[in-house]
Parts: sequence; structure tokens; C-alpha cells
Amino acid sequence: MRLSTKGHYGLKAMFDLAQHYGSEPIPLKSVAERQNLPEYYLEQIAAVLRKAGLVKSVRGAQGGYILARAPGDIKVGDVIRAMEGPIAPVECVSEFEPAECDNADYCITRSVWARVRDSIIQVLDSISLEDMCRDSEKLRPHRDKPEV
Amino acid sequence: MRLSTKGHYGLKAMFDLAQHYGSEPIPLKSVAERQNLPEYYLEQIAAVLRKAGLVKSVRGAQGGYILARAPGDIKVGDVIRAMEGPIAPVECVSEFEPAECDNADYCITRSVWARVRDSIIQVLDSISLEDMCRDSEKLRPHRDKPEV
DNA sequence: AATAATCCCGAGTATTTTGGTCTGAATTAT
DNA sequence: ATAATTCAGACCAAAATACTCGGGATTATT
Repeated sequence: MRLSTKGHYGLKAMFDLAQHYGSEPIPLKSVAERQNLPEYYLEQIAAVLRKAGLVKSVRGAQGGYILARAPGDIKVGDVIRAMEGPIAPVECVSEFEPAECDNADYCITRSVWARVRDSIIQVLDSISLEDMCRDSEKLRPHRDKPEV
Repeated sequence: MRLSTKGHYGLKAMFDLAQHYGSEPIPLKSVAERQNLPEYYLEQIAAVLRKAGLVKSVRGAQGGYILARAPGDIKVGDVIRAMEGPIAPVECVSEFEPAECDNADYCITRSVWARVRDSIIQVLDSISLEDMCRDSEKLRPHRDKPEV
């Protein structure tokens, strides 16, 4: 019942970009440093996010990544689906393309997993990156200057 | 975000035993056949369930397994925890022994995963094997016996 | 024009996990 | 004695995981 690091790191990266939304492109290197993620690995993750249309890239010096949409328009579920595929505790209740199952109609364990899936989806799709940024502001200890 | 087959098969096996609760011990072979599970693999799964105190075994001919408690006293969450370990989408929000995290207090992604974890736990711990048996009765197509 | 900072692509890889199978021993009803 | 079981543990192939790395393409800056 574990998320892979792709989903884990992917969300951290997206959260980082959300916190910088509106400014210049953010290079992966700085994302990796702030979020404490392996830089080279993050490149792969960014590629997935870009192909999913969640971020845009700017190549060359002073380049980097920016969110493709406003933080309020990107849900945690979007990020996780991009990184991990359809949400499904077991294949036979996958959101999309549920695997065939001999006796799906009468399989009770299946209905249990469907309930788990729905409850996960409900949480993931109810939280936007903007929500996360807002919560972050509340939690962050007060300081004189914004940390860099 | 997937369950391994251990959890998946484990729940199927427990459900099967719940449906036979009160009768003689059920040999794994018949569980494997009814639930369409690999028999040898099921042996391993049964060993875990036994060590977790969820089933009791009877050795020898006419032996097999029986639930260690009434179906109403065993929650899906008990089975999944036995088979998959503590429920945790990411380690740092594990139910038990949460992994240390540098900035746990201010990590927002962490709080997202905590919410996911709680929602999963809520579902898993609200469904007992008895509930599953009851639902199964409702779903099962009518046969020669009158409905209950 | 040169340089450096970036993204981009794909290969390589070590380790772990997964999902089993199989052998053989111990136990017990028949 | 036999057959049906659980039980313990070794063994294994394939896939997934979590990366690293090399080198090319692009672009701002100098």
C-alpha cells in the first residue's frame, strides 16, 4: 500500500513550483536542493510531469520549469495519476481500464477495494496545490524575512 | 498505490474462511480452488495470517484452517496490516514507527499523505468479514434455497 | 563568438520486491 | 499403513525501484 518515490517526489516538486508560481522558470537544481531530492532522478520525474501537461519547460540558461496551470487548477490527484498511473489498490478496480475479473459481479473483496479507491480519490482530488501553499503559510513559523 | 498480491489474496482467503465459519477446518487446497489462488503461494500467506493470530490451524488429515475469532471481530484492516505491514502511503506517515523526516513539522506533502492514510484506515477498519459475508449473500444470485 | 546553464533523451545498473514453486519433514484422521 | 494436511525453508525468475550517467540541444549572458 505504498506510493513509489515517483509520486512522492513528484508532488514535492510540484508543490515547490507552486510556491514559486508567477516568477521566472525554476531550475530543477534548486528544486532538488530545497526539497532534498536526488537531482538526476528529478529530471526523469520532471519529464513525466511535462508529458502529462502539468508543467512547462524553458530550455537554456536561466531556464527551468513552471506550472502549466494555476496552482488552484492542479489537484494532488492530477500529479499522482501522472506519476503512478490510474488510482487502484488492485487492478480490477482501476479508475480506468479495470482489469477483467472472472466473477467481478459477485466478488466481495472487489467491492471493498472499490471503496478504498473511492476514498483515496476523494482526498486526492479535493486538495489543490493552492490549498497546499495556503496551508504551508499557516504552518510556517513567523519570520522577518521570507526564507530563501 | 497498489496492494501486493499478499494483501489481495490474504483477504480473499480470510473471506473464504469467514464464509465457512463454524464448520470443520478448511484445507488450503479448497480455499485455493474456490478463490482461484495459487495453492503453494497460499501456504505462505496462511503462515503469515497464523502468526498474526488471525487464523488457527489444525494439522494432519482432515485438518485445515479456521478463523481465530468470529468474522464480526475481524476487520479488513486487521488482515491488510498482517499481510502488508502498517498502513502508510509513504513511510513518514506510517501508522506505527513513522520514519524520521528532517522537517516533518512543516512538510505539507506529509500532511496530504496523512489524510490519505486516515481515509484508507477509516474504510478498512469499518468493514468486518461478517459485513462482507452479509453483502455476499445479498449479491449472490438466487439458488435452490430460500433467501435469508 | 564563447561560455555556462539548462533542459532533454536514453542507456545502464544495483538492489529489492514480487510472486511464486518446490522439497521434505511433521502431524494426524482413517 | 496410508493419505491428507500443515509447516519450514530454500530456491528462483522476472519485474520494479531508485537511481546514475553521458552526451546532445538550446539559450541567456558575457
